[in-house]
Amino acid sequence: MPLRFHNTRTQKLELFTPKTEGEVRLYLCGLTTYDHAHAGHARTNTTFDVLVRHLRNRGLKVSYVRNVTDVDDKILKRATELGEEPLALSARMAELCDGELAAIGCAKPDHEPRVSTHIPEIVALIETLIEKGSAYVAETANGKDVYFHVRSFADYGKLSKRKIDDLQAGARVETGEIKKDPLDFALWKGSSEAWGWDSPWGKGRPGWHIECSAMAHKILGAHFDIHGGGMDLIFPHHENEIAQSEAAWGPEFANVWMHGGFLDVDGEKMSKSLGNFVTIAQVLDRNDAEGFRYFLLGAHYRGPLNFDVDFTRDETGEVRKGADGHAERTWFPGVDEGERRTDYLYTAIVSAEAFAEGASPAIGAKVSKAFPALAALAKSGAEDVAVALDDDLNTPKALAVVGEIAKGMNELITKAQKQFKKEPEGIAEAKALAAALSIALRGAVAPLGLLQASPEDYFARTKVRRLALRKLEAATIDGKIEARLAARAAKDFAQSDLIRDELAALSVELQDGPTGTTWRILV
RNA sequence: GGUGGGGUAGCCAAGCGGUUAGGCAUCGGUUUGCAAAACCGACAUACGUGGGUUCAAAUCCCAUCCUCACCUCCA
Repeated sequence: MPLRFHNTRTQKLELFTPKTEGEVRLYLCGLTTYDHAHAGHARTNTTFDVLVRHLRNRGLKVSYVRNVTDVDDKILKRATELGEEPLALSARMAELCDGELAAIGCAKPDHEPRVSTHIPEIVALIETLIEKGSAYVAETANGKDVYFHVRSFADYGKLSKRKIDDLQAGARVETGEIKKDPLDFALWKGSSEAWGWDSPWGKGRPGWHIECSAMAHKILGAHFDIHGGGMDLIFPHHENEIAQSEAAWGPEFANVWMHGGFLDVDGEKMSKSLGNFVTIAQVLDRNDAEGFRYFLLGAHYRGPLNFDVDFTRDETGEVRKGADGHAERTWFPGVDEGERRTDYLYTAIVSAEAFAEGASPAIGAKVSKAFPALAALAKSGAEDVAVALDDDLNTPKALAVVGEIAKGMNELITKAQKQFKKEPEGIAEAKALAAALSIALRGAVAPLGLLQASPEDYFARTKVRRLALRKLEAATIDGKIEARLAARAAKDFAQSDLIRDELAALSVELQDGPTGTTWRILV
């Protein structure tokens, strides 16, 4: 199955062919680090994390770059408010965000270049652009700025399908007349403030877009395979990157442009300016990281994904306000569902491995005849997921296959016992098939970055978190279970059921089995 | 005004010319002291609206409505 990806540039699904056979060079626009990473960042980064895992799974060598924009006016503003050195703040936040992305299973990129350590490369690129007549220096009250002259680049607008004249009509009126054209954007901003670097144009800071061109060029070369980011970066950020890079080194800067859709809250884009953002840390306070990831992969990366937020309410149904006067938003129904599905997958693995009793994976003749669909799944399950991902990262389809494998394992366990009641060989084959399905599931899930823990660790960590969320103690629950066991032994089922209902009201679910009673806390 | 995303059964969400992906919820069944988990079945011949092309359209074409976003910083 050939790899096909949607290219924003051509607005088409295209066969993907790396520039160098067997190797993929990928650049993802990372974060501007002045605050926690939010759930929208989580979505984009998870998308590209799956892309990288899948490409590697397909045997391709991937060079994955995700930059850190640690020089920016927003950083300066926040640092000033906090009374912190700007670079100290951005370094601190970069580390924090890195940890938050790692926590949701986004593997560390091969390179995480920072603007602050690439000023010479940026200055060199700006000098090249000035030499080529694509950029010009302008005097301002704060020193000298350098602007990219948009009209010098014939292809300007080729990514975002915008025409300079259309943009001009809607462009805001700039204060002062330092730019030749209202759409020209800053490559270098002269500054008399403390924060800045020396340059041929005096002290100042790089403008927004230029760092990505300079750093991508340094690490991946002038032309590479895939450039990604959120849809909101198409214009102006990526359009400007193309202009700078291709003006300096010629086309194509990146062969394929991939953009992820937004994470919405109540149908509106999650963004800092709307104040409707939820940080990754807030999600992880309530939900398991893999459940969150399952939720994020539940919709195709290019479409919108609604992140439902339920408010915490008091007895009268009023939304509870936190100390800061803002509504408490602590309940994420979509993520809860993702976590329940994650429970289901881990539970299926535990059941299958217990049933298999260490049998070597195999697909026997008897079991193939009795359960042809399951035998087929064991053979092709992992590849079915990979094929879904080949097709422009169809993660919902991939999750459907994953679910079918897990369901298949449960089906096998419930049906094989009956089917092979008097056939020990059949049972033995069923055990081997359960082992094979379990391996298929592991393989299927690998490129998605799910089920990365052992079931024991997963259930242990979710139990701890769910107990804390419900303000419950394991010992209290165990005590009630013992009381219930005593009641059951005495055949006092009314009392036994009373205790069970009491626990159920606390979201504690009991499971009576042949070896005793176990419990778990529901999401 | 320009550009782009989305409108699929109660809900979420794939599919994008021809055997109703998948999940959640709900309701029945198997199992159970009763439950839960798990499995089986029903819900489901659904695709914003109006036209058209085709043997055949959720899928293509035309028109139109709703919605979100970008055109200033945003993943």
